[in-house]
Formats: sequence, structure tokens, C-alpha cells
Amino acid sequence: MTSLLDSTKDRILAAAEELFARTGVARTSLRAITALARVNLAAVNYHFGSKDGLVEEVYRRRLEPLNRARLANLDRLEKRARKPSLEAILEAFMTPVASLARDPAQGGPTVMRLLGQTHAEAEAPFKAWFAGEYRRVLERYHAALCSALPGLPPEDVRWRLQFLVGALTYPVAERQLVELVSGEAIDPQDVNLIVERLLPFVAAGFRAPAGGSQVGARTRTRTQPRTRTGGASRRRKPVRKREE
Amino acid sequence: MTSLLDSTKDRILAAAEELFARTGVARTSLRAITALARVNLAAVNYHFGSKDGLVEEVYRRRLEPLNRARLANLDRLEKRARKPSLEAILEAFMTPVASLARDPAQGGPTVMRLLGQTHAEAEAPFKAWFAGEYRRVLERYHAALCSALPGLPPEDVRWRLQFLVGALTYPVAERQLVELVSGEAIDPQDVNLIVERLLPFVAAGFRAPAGGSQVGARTRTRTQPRTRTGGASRRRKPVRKREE
DNA sequence: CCTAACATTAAACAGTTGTTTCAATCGGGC
DNA sequence: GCCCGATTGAAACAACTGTTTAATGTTAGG
Repeated sequence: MTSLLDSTKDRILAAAEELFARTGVARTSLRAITALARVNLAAVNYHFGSKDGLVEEVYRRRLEPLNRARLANLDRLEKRARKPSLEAILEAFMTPVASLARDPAQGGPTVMRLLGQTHAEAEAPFKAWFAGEYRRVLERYHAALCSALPGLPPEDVRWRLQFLVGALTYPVAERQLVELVSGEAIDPQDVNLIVERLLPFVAAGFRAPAGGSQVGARTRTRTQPRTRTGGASRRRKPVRKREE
Repeated sequence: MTSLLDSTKDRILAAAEELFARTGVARTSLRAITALARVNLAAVNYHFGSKDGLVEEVYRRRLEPLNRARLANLDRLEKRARKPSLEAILEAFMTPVASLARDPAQGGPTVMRLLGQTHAEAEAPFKAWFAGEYRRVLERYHAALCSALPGLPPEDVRWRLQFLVGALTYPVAERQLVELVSGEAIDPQDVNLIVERLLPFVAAGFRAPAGGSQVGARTRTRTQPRTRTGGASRRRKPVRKREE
């Protein structure tokens, strides 16, 4: 990646994306980015105005096509059938993510970690745009899901849409945790598998009857036996260094 | 919170937790912490050795009781019945999270955002401990779920456990997104509601038949119409500032 | 070929970061 | 009383942050 023919702007974007995905925006300095991109430090402020400008462009470059594809998928789906199946709607929402991860030109596997870090990294200016963009997508899908699932209260659809986003985003971001549980590394191409495995899971979840009490009446929650936080304090003398 | 009688150490922990949860570890300076805690700057390095030491203690204080409760719940469950129900297992896993959020002495609602930021904030030293601690919990629950769901391949159980963690963690962290979709603010006490609503969702998901192809044979994934990234570049002149 | 706009460079800017130093203060035990 | 370890305090440390400056290089148009 980062072909030598790429423009300065592109090299900066690629390097920033890589580092943002790896260690987060806040922990990534402009000097680290420009060093990786083999570009002068001032180039960032020249081309993007500020670090925030760069951050916004890095995310926008990936999120815009992603959400556009989601909306296009839903459009096409509803043009074909008045009431698309639940599975078709869910697939329309999830596949664009895998599609990005499959195409190196659109970020490849790296973009998944970037997306996973989105909510943690979001700063005020960027978050405003992101919220607006994402809201349209979620509201469209909320409506589609509601009509695919009559009988399920719209509020429950909202919650479950939220669960879907979580289930889709988290494993993608926390690849290390997946490897931890499975005991072996995951093939980057397996992002497709996430969709394949997630689809029946969430489809069944959405079809489940609306659970629990509607208004905050308490149900059984006494599974936990009042655990004590205590334990002896392990240090008494001032700690001087982390290694010693 | 942050009673005047608390020790310096406790006040630092409380302030750090609050700020870590709000803006993340990397964006929180020791000066901001010590100012909020009304404590001298050097106190952090005196009591915790370094910022990393403080981070580790902030997270350990919450994650240790959480995972201990999860293990205790499962122990008690398996002592009562040889094969606990799926719902009981899932509830045993989820309720400790809500329990922490309900008790101000254990962090209250703040701790939820802290947990949600965990994977984004994890640094090398802390992540090692966290991974080890969490692995035990996940492996125990994996075994329990496998025996509660014979017929579902263990690998699928692993994936779905991952989905559960995502669905549980994400809405909790990204409260702003929940509010965005629902259009109204969420009552902090509604963390109980997350568990209530999530339980039937994931229970149905776990019971779903193992989907897709087992080995990476491709199934239908042609929902996306090859979207172009393009679009005209919007800037030509160097950007000087973000506001101008 | 000159000009003007664009692009890149090295150097410095002011502010913030985590950490350290060393003196001052506190709190009991002999 | 005094002493001693544990704590706190104000100040400084070097390193790093994002940003700006001013000079230079590059490229196309008339």
C-alpha cells in the first residue's frame, strides 16, 4: 500500500488512517503520520487546515460510501418488493461493511478497526456531522424494519437496531478479543464470515417477542449476590516507577 | 460524589474515572484530574507511580468485581442445576453490568461509559492483564453455553458470545447514539432496561440454527452495487484554518 | 521568459504533556 | 520534647504537541 505515485494528500490520508486505526486519533501525532507518509510536517496543515480537518476527512472518506451503500441497498430492496424480508434488510445493512473490508482500495481490513474506534474518537466537530449522516441511515432502516416486523413495537425495533450495530461493530474493532476467545488468529478476509454468522443471529433476535415489562416495572434481577469490592490494599510505600 | 472525607487516593480515582469515561484516557491530562480532585499534581505519581498505573487501577477497580460476579453467578447457577437454561446463563453474564451501573458506590452510570471505552483505551501493559482476566470468564461461559446448546458448534457459540459482548457494550458506551436514534435522552437508570431488552434478543439469537457455510464457501453476497468512491475534490486552495 | 499560483521545505513558535525534585508539613512512638 | 516515615506542596524539567512562518521549489499560462 501507499504507492510511491500517490499524491501527498493521499499518502497523508493513508498513513493517518493506518495509525488512527491502530492506536487511535488522540495517541497519533502529526509527526508520526508525516513520518510514515514520508511527507513534511506542515503538509497536514496545508492540505487539511488542522489535525481535526484531517481526522474528519479520514473518516468521511470511509463512512460516506458506507452509508451511501446502505441507503442504496435499501432503496433497491424496496423498489423490488414492497415489503422486503427481514433477512434482506439486515443483509443490506451489514454487507457494505464487509465490502469495504474486502476492497483494499477502500481501506481493506484496516478500515474495520477505524470504524470500531469511531465512537471512542469522535470529537465535537466531527461527531456532529457523523451523527447527522448516521441518523438518516438508522431512521430509514428503522422504518423498514418496523414494516417488516409488524407486531414489534417501534421502540423495541430501535433497541434491537442498536444491538445490531453493537454486535457488528465490536467484533470488528476488538479483533484481539476474538482471537483471545477463539485461541487463534483470524484471517482478515473473514470479515465476510462475520456477516454470515451475524445474520442468522440478529435475524432470530429481531423476530423474538418483545421481552420484559414495557414501563420500568422491575422483573427478576436477583442473580447477583451482593459482591464486596474489598480486598487488601497491595501497596503501602509510594510507587516510584512502573518497572522497578 | 467525591465526598470531602475521601482520601487523596480515592479522590484521584474518582476524578480520573469520571474524566476517562467522559473523554477517554489519552485526552485526559493529569492536571485535569488533579484539578477536579483538588489534589496536588505530584500526588498521582506518588500514589500510582505513573499515569499508566492510575489507568490500570481505575479499570481494575471496576472490572475485577464485574468479572468476579460473573463467575460467581455461573458457579451458583451450575451448583443449583446441572444444566442451567440458556436464559439463566445469559442473565448471569449481563446482570453484573447493570448492577454496577445501579450502585453509585461502584461507579454508577459513569462506569458504563468507562467500560465501553475499554477496548479503545487499552494500552499494552493494561491490556495483558485485562485479556487474561476476561479470557477466563469467556471460556467458562463458552463451556456453559455449549452444554446448554448442544447441536450448536462450539465455534458458533464463540462468535455469538462475541456478538453478545458487542451488543451489551456498545449501546452502553454510545449513549449518545441511542439518544440520537430514539430522539430523546435516556434515563441513566435505564441500564436495567438494556439487560431486559437485550436478553430476549440474544437468547433468540443463540437458539438460531448455525447459519451459512462452515468453511469459507461463498454464499450470496451480491447485495451491493459496486459503489464508486469518486466525487469532485471540494478544495483547491490551501486550507488555512478550520473557521474562516 | 516572466509571472503567479500552487506545493514543499526547514525552522521556530507557544502551549501542554508526564515526570521529578526538594523543601515543607503532618502524625505517632519512644 | 524529638525523630522518622509517610504525605503534600510549589516549581521546574525535558520532551512532545499542533500550528505558523518565511523561504524555496515547482508548474503552467500568456
